[in-house]
Amino acid sequence: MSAAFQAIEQRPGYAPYKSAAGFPPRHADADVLAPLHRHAVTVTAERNEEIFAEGTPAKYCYLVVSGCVRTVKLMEDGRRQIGEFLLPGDLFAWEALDTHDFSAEAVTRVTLRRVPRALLEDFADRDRDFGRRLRELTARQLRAARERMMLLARKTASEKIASFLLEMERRVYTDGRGLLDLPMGRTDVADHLGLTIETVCRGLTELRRHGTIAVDRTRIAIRNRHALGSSECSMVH
Amino acid sequence: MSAAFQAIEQRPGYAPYKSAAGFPPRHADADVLAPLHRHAVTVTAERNEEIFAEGTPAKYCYLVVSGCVRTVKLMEDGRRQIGEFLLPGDLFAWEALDTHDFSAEAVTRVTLRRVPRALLEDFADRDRDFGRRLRELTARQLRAARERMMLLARKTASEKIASFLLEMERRVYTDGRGLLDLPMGRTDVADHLGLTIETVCRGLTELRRHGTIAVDRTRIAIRNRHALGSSECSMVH
DNA sequence: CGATAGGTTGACTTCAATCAAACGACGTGG
DNA sequence: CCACGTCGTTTGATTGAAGTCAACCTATCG
Repeated sequence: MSAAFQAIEQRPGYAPYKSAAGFPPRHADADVLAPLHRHAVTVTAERNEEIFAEGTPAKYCYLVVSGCVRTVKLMEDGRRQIGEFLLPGDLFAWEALDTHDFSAEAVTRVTLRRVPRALLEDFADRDRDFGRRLRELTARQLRAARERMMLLARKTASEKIASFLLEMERRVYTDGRGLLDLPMGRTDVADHLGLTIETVCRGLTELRRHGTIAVDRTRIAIRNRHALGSSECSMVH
Repeated sequence: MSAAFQAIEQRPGYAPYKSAAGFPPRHADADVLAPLHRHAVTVTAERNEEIFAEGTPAKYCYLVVSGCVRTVKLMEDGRRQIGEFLLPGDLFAWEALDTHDFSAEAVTRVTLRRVPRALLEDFADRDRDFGRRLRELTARQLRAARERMMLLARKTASEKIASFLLEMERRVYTDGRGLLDLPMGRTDVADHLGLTIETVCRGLTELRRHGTIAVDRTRIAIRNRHALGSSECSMVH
């Protein structure tokens, strides 16, 4: 089974969770921050290190340069919800309220560009084009949030997993032929999809048995995109 | 049981789902639109009438004047998800993308103020203060969306219902003493919380048996706010 | 090596969904 | 004014999908 994956690391372009072209990453969100680059500071965080905590004053916002970040909300009894995974090119924590309503943690070792939020506000005030891009970014975030609500509220475990794999295939750097390397562990996936780790495992196993995907630890090969996608898409145009 | 509710309609200030002071409603979102009032057109929709459909071009955005609106997303097999309920003072469909990613329907007969979205964009470009308020509105929307994801993914049926009642008590016009009149039916509540109608009923019944609330069709009296709120709040400050 | 952390599988339980029936409020027409 | 049908809600019986508990497996690393 793992034969399919053996060659991955040797390929010329292979650089997991890293921007193909170094910095800045070529991605939608990245250019939003472009005018602010001179004021950005590069920071790093180790695997599982907290970047900021829920409820603390929101001084900065961040652009992911390399690695993967998770946004986390907790309930007092320990129930955990991962709002989203942030990948190279993604901007986060730029929302204009005083405190963070979630914490951010490094899934892998990450490099970030950090910008004071106040500066973002200033730019949005002054630069018409910047403000417009920021609003568009917002709109996409809201749209994604609504899509996720549908997923969390109405999709079955298998459908959630299928949707997740397709999303990751779209967002993670891949060879373009359905071979992807997940930066996060099963527990994180579970907490992102509103499932338990066991259910995620079983879901992956079932997809593997049906020949829809191949699994080797963090690496997933999508064999039958149609089977994954059939439970996808909530639009009725 | 319904003795507690009998007097409601006779009270001087009672006007369900209507702004207390007529138009414009006094509410956070309302003043965002204030500069646009002269360009707004008043429109109405009957109970269950569609205001706009998912996937159609997004020409206008709306401010609720009276009544209640639901935002709906559908899957091909009929699974339904209500994103949010919009009440007097709430602004919706203002996101800056070309098509609607959800449909909007009147829960009750509604009155709306309709504004061309392009105008909103123009204003945001020109008026610094307006842009800022728009961004703040965004931030609150995103925050609410994240809170809802936690609810959908991690709360039990009873907790979902409790959270919902508290949210509605906060948002719907009430006498301030825990007496509220829900504009939407049980089916809508279920589709908002990712449950079935039966589970919503059972949840309400259980809360009633525990003396936490009193129920009479659409009217709910909150008897023990602490019992409702104990499963509330996801923050660990 | 042995220890550890993360992942997988199995047995069993539980919470919410499903299927089914009855109830109550409301509006219409006899 | 009352019988009747409809719609929304409530309750009960049963099923089923995902959670829980527990054991085992497999990399990785000191």
